[in-house]
Amino acid sequence: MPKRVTMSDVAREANVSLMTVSRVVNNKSDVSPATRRRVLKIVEELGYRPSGIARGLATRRTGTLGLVVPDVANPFFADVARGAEHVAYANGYNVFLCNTDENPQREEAVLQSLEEKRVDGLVLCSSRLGDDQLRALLLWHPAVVLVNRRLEGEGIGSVVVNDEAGGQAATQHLLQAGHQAIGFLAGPVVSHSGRQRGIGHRAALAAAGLAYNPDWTRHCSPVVEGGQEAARELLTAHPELTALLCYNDLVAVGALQTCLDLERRVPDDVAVVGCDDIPLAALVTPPLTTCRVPRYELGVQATRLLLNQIDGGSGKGSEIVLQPELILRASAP
Amino acid sequence: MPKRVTMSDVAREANVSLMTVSRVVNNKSDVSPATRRRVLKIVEELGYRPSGIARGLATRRTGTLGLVVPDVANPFFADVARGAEHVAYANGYNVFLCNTDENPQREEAVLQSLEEKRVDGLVLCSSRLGDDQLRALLLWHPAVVLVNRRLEGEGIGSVVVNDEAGGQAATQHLLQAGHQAIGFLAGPVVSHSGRQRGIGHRAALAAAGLAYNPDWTRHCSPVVEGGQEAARELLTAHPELTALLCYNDLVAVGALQTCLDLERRVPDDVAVVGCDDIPLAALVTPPLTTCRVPRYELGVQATRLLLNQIDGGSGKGSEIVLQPELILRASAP
DNA sequence: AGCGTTACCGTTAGCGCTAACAGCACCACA
DNA sequence: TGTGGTGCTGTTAGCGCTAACGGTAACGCT
Repeated sequence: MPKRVTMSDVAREANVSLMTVSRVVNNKSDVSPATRRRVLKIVEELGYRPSGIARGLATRRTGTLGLVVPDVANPFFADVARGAEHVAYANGYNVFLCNTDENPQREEAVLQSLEEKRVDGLVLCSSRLGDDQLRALLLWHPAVVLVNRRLEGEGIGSVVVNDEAGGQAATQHLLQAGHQAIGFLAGPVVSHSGRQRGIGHRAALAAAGLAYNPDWTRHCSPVVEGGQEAARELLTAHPELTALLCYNDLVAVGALQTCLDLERRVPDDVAVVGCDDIPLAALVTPPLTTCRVPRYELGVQATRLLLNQIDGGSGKGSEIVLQPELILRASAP
Repeated sequence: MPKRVTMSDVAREANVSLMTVSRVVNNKSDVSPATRRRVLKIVEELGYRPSGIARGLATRRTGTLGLVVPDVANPFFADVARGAEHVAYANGYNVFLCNTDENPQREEAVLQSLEEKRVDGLVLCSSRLGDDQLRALLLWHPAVVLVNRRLEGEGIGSVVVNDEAGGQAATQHLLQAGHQAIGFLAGPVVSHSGRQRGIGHRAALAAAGLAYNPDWTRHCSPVVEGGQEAARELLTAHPELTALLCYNDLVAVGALQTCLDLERRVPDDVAVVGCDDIPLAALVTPPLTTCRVPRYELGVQATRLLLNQIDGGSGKGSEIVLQPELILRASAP
């Protein structure tokens, strides 16, 4: 491989100073059109590419954002990522997309390594870390936006979905359909949105004058297998259940599979409601009734807020709340 | 936000030289245990984090890999990404995951920006670029591994799936089940794997003594909607078709939807075969017969090969071929 | 005593780029 | 004739870190 072309190579070849090349490359003023053309020609000829590393060291800005998600293979986060990337890219930023595999240790490591990379800002989705630990890890990040999570602190914004309303609406729908015994597959214990949905769920029960039965709640991993297991446990331990409210659509699909195994028809024997409305939700049989959350929009808004923070600093502690929407399909008509 | 702690802050506080701090931070030898402890203590107290930027400038290595995929929201690439990230992370590398949205311009931009970021290596999945253009863009990258694509060149490895065998096996299976009129939803025109599958498809037909009918092939976008449209066109234009071979599972799911709309039962009226065996494939109704490709493994192998290239340079032009496996389910028993 | 060896630590010179300032020519205006 | 712009270009001094080499002290060996 040939040796890298540097700025001074270009400068020498074009008979100008380093600074002039820098100005041309960065599209700044104070360069005569003729010189600019000449320099650009040499840049082209030599195949010069500026070093983001050196530039970053000099400017203290890297043009890079970090995006941390628990799992890219989860369609929910994949869409958030697409939204975030779209906005970042449109504003000249690159994105470090990092998986934490739902693992707090890994999340900590990722946050540190992102700091070493000196990202200009950070979008952190569904953090599984405790408040204090999180605050400590975020301390040195110049700008942070949390998704599906709140945290008091300097320069920390957040974009959340009103999951409480979602859980409530879904439960209400089931109640109106006559269900009295509703199981809740609650997702990871540490999930903020899971807790919120639980609150909404119980609020709806209370509003209907029904007591909340903790035995009907099972936590589970937020994937298909998690839903499958938890649904099996719940439905065999409590055959009286006629409906399942699920943490997300993946869990709901798992529940669907279990119902098939246990030969309990959906929705006739057991109604199932998911959450998120990932593409999969409409494709399974029966299609899932679910609480749609604007995933792509979540990524877009979070990144906008972040960029805003980075080069303005106005929206310091702002919080954006997006509303979910109940989508009725065959799994719980 | 407090001012950043630098190495010389630590050095001053610990009464040692910059170099000693550097040695401690990088776990190098030639430092007495006592000094090391003292420095580490100060590092902890001050909350010092080394600057990857400055380090990168000095060492010419960034500890960063680029991973370019057409679409993260496609479960296929999401799994490749997980595999790649796993290996990278285990070896102390971070990953820039970049989407191209199936858009060649965007791919070009991404490749350039990755070069400016001075990534140590690059895994490029399913590139939609022409050979010459691609070669030009990769010229300055120190190490590159292509996934689902081949290209002659210095220091360019590749990991591919034997898609020809996959297409052939799938077609054979349909032929054995008695199908004579098989439609082919071929995916994007520029897709390398799509072409290979087509070759396998035609080889199987030829082996069975059947002529290949080009009218029975439709290109389409590699997503559910693409499959839906193309299947509708194909099945209405050619009602004689009794089977559909699909570019990937998303397209196959689209085909399933269309069959539902057109009231053609699967598999009785039309058999459908997908490709990839993404999680979704087993969850739709009927579950998809499909050609499983080891997606996670693809990411793992590609990244291993890349790391190998980076710090060794042995496996320059190596090529790894992974075999697909036909999975029989209800959509084409 | 004179030599080499080992263990530890420091100094220097960059890596490739930009911020900030310092020119210098040339024109306009009073 | 001076005085103050304006338009363009160059110089200097870092950004925070490490590679490469240069020391120094202490010890052992002949």
